[in-house]
Amino acid sequence: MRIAEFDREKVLRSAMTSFMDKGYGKTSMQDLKKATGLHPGSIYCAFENKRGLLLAALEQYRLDRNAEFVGIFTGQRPVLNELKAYLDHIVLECQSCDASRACLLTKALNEVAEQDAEVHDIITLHLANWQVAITQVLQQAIDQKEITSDRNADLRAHYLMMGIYGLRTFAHTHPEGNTIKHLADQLYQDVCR
Amino acid sequence: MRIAEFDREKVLRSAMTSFMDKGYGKTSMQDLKKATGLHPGSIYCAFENKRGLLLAALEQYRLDRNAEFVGIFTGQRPVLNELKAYLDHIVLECQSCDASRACLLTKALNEVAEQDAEVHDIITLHLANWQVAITQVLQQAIDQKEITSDRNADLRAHYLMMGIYGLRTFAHTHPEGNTIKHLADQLYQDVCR
DNA sequence: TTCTTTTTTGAATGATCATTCAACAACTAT
DNA sequence: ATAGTTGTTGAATGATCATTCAAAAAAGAA
Repeated sequence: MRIAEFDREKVLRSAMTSFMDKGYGKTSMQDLKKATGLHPGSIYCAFENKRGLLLAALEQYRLDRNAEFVGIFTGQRPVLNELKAYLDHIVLECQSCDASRACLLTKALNEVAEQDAEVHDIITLHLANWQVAITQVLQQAIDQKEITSDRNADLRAHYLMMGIYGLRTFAHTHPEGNTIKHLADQLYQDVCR
Repeated sequence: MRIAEFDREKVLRSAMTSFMDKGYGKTSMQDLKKATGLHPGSIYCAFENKRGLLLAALEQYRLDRNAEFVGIFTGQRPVLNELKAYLDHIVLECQSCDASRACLLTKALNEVAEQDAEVHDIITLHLANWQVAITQVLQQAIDQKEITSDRNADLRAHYLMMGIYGLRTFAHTHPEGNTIKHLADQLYQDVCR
């Protein structure tokens, strides 16, 4: 027996940012070697494939996003306040200098999911789980009478997700100013109306 | 002298769909040969590069989209009716079997614009022109009192574009049912509110 | 027709890439 | 301590890719 020397999470986060920066296809094994510090053979030993590394990175991304989510929706404040904070957080992310590396899921969904059914299913599942979580948040807001029940939580959740997707794409071409912030505020109002 | 034999528009539209199906990076010259019927040498003679072919395809895409736009916004109906028809058209596009090939601009924006400043500028310019056109449409609606003036045309246009971007991404994971249609209707209401 | 110019053809080129592999090193268990 | 197992190393491999090029073909000009 022998224990692997590298820090799995660090390696996966390095791979994540590489994939987000250059895209999966244009990230070469040499790039990954530089980014992760792992030699090609080690990568193949640990993850079987470049594709295997992508799958592992996607899983790590999911874990990180989940942690972020539960870190914001703690239930210690009115749900709508938390939702607002969540959107503000996304706005900051969009406005950061590396807005392009916004979301590994949508990036991979655009680039590789169409050629790779398994990747497509994995990403779709992640996004579906995200949707369930957001729906629960909105249902909570309805239950606590923070918003009306004349539009159900599912519809609102769909709309919110659509808006967030759109915000990210919009940020690609409008990194400057506070347009993104305005749009997010408007989106918040329309979701909670 | 000698005239080129191929139909430029047909070639560019073939290249367009190839790029949209597989992405720019994964579309090989062999794929392009199959799709366009042009031998590698001819492509290099006519477009200098694979990249040159992409630039030409982007320009053709712009022309086609412009034609589509003026075909819908004819000014012969109330502006809002035309806007509704425009959104319905986008919904159909999202729901078509090849939803993945929704928009060459956003696809290229995700894949190549970050590595290629010129491509980024071209796409940003196209999208900015689209935004101007949509703003004019909404300003017209305001002028004709079809919608109120308490939110200006720019804000509404930004919001509409964000929504359309989001719809397209959303369609990647929810091709089934009429969720897209519902979202588009809601978006229409929120833009025109 | 003949010359000139431009396109077309398709094989050749050189670079890049993911992947493999055999030698080596480190750790566990006995 | 030694055997057995597994991670590490980095060069080698073979495939794929964009690009080039020289020869052939086509079309207009003279």
